[in-house]
Amino acid sequence: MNTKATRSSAQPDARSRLLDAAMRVIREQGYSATTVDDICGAAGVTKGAFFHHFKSKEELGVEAAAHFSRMAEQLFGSAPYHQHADPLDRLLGYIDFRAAILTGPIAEFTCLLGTMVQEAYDSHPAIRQACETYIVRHADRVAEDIAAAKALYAPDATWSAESLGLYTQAVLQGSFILAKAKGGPEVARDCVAHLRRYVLQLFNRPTEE
Amino acid sequence: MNTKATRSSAQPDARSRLLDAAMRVIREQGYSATTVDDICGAAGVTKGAFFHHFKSKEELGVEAAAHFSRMAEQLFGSAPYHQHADPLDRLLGYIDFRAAILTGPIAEFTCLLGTMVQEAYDSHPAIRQACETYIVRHADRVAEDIAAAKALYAPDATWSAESLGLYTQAVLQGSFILAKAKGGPEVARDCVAHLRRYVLQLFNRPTEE
DNA sequence: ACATACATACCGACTAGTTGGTATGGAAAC
DNA sequence: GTTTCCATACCAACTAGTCGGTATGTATGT
Repeated sequence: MNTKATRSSAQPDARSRLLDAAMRVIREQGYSATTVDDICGAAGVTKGAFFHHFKSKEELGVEAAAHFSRMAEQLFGSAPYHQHADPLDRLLGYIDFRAAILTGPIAEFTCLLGTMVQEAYDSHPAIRQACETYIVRHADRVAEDIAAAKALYAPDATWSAESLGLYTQAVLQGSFILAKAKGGPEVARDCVAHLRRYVLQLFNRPTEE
Repeated sequence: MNTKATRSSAQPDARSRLLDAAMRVIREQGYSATTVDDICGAAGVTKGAFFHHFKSKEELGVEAAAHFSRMAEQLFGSAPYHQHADPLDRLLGYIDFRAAILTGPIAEFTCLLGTMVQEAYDSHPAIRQACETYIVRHADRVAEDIAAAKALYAPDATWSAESLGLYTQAVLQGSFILAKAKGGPEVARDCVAHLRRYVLQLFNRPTEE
């Protein structure tokens, strides 16, 4: 539809433009409500290009999930909280980082995987599968620091690191839904603050400051 | 499409059949992916009946949110946990009840409001509004017990009852997403167990049993 | 007689996917 | 070194079917 600065200067190739556009548009509109033409329009390419790179809309959904996951891995992989020597500090740093990025338009901080799996879990098995893989992968990364912190500060606790890692993701996903319902990120920040307090309590660390 | 036991014996009127059907089908497929014909088929009525009762698909979405909310109010209003004299027992009873109903097909325990608002928050303001209203209403109901328990057991805590009420809903909504991603309710039950532990800690009650 | 509660038949707009083609570039043939 | 060949990347136009919504009818109760 809209061709923006078409082809002018050094744009990445159509495939990555389509994946970027899909990420943006699907987070705004949802998977089903997003048409292939919407994505093509946002990417500034034609439908022919779309079906040259993806054999179906569903395949694009799967690839967009992978694309989103790569983006997230870069974002969190290069975040400053990894520098902490103490694993509990890293975990708290992760949570604070998640809170800190809850700003701007809703579609820019919400999770493509949560958005897609909610709509597609029953009708598009391949998308459900991809979303599960990447959500669990991220939760497991968080769970590594949790496991190390647990060994140090709460070795006898009955909960597992894996389950707490998944819980952090549940809180975040739920926070996004409340933010969407309320039209802003404030409620999500409040929820992450509760999550932080829970983690502090689990590791027997008195509430700080 | 499919007319099942059409009109045969003492069925409720078309309007409630449509609302029931909408609730079921939208929770399975999402709002956008659900067509008016899908709902008519599931309700066993024709499109004429649909547009006799609802002026648009969006209006049906709004009414389905209200319908779901009424159903939930009845379910939780008649649940046994209200019998506890102690407000903290009522709160823990609510959480246990939420865990107990996490069984069977995913679409039967997930929340229509969370499902719809995720897709419609940006494109259908009326639906977003309705979902916000009913989610907040339910959270406020939970927050009543929280406020009473707080006055008794944690009067100086820095968190507000309202914010903890919303947090319970965030955890639930997030649990539903993880359940959808993993294809079963187990992970959601684990998340609710974390929520329960958090509440116990907030009210300085030693972990029971 | 009139309103309510449906049903049937249909329309225009849209949607995923297809078709047939062009532009470009690199490797191999001569 | 230039022509031939072929693959990749992309485009514009089209199709077959689907979608939300409408127009028009009829049966029933009051």
